[in-house]
Amino acid sequence: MNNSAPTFSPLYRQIKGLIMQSLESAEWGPGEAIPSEIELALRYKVSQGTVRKAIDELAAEKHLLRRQGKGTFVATHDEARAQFRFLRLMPEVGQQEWPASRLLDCKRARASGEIAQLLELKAGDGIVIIRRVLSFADEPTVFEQIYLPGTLFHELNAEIFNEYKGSMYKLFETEFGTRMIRAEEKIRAVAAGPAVAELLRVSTDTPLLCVDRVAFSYGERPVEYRRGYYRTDQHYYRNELG
Amino acid sequence: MNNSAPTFSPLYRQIKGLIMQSLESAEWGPGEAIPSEIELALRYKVSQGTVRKAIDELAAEKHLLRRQGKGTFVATHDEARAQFRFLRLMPEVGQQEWPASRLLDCKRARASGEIAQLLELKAGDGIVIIRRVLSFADEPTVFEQIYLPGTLFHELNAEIFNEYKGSMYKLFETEFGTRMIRAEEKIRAVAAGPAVAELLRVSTDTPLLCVDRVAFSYGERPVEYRRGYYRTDQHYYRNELG
DNA sequence: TAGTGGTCTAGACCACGTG
DNA sequence: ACGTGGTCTAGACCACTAT
Repeated sequence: MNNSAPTFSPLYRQIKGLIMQSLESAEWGPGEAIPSEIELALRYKVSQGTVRKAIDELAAEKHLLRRQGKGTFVATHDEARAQFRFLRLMPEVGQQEWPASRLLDCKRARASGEIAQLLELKAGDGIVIIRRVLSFADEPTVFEQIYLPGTLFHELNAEIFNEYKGSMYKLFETEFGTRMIRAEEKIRAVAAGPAVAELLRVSTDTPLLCVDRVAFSYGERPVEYRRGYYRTDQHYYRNELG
Repeated sequence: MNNSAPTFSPLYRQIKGLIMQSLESAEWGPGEAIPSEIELALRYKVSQGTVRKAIDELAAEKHLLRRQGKGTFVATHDEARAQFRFLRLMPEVGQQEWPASRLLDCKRARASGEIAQLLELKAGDGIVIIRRVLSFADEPTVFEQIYLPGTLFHELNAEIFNEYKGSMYKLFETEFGTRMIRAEEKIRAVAAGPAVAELLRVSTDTPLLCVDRVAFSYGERPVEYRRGYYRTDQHYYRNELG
């Protein structure tokens, strides 16, 4: 069953690829159960153990979620476990909580060279820019500027945004069919500057974290760039070095 | 083979625990090969598949390193892959490189309440404090203050430190029998202040990353606390959100 | 009771590294 | 040629969830 290609690809990886294809083509939607291991084994004409190993890897990569006795489900951005996967700010005291979001604006624009490169677009392509402030306990803590490819998010506007209950990535997944898989962040320390200082109610020379994020969907496609400024007087950015 | 405890523990996890014990007791030292899967299966009187699953998890947690055709080896801090596991500073331009370390001092002291709590010691217990500056291309970039429990690192001194070639965690692993498994970091933005500013050759109000790290050895024992100040004019802190 | 994922086994064979 | 880890299979049984 080796395809005799220059790089050997075991059977379970090929099965994994087939399942991934079904995920990308939304054959099973977020939150839905996929067929049982036995069904998949019959479909692909391999043993259950081979399907199992494929699913194991997909579950480890958080594409799927296994629940003993119930089935295997397509991962979602509204599971309790996924809630803080992309928000690493922790309060100095007390429990982690979800911030309140205040939308500043949501407008269409054209990609600059820099943005185009990050999102793998052409300079001048249509994009959507969102600006917002996140607050914890009425204290403005994060200012974010978010850049999205226009082709995917053309219909996004302030109303949709304000009416939606839940996290932004849940909105993207539910309403725009774009699921964020992973992200890379670059973190720097900067002085607030006048504009950000006013939004976060701090002095202009207050040190802030500047967090640049590129988020990727299926197939390593970059589908979001955002720059966030984080106050770290009452919070810190938590990280785990494995 | 179920121990009928309130929580069910599968056989392969028990085997995993036994292998972990052998790692902690240094039955096989860092870099050495552990017995083959077949040997371990005979020793523990289980099938090779069960040993395999135990080793799979230990390899995923980076305790072990599998090499097809050669064997399974105890992980080390001098593998190429481990080099930058605990150093997340990336240059804005060019390749990632290992910094030059300049030791400021290495002295014995007594733990304050705060340090004692972080290292799970009693206030007043003996500790070792290291202060150093890391430079990239002759540019001082990081100032670090490192706190270690005296019981483990009593013999550490400036000479050992200066003579040693290789990373600090490699030194700890090789000379002091303490292997760092994982770490938690808290990142904040702060102004440099006069002391740090002088060491890093920046102005006193320069925003810096302040990185607090607690590193853990086997059994979730905290064995290092360090506070680092990072310049981010030529570098950034990279992070991956999985 | 039935269906799902989870564990364990035994055996065959493949890919890789070293003699 | 041999020993290592890596893959694949088939079957039995266990644990969890729902009906």
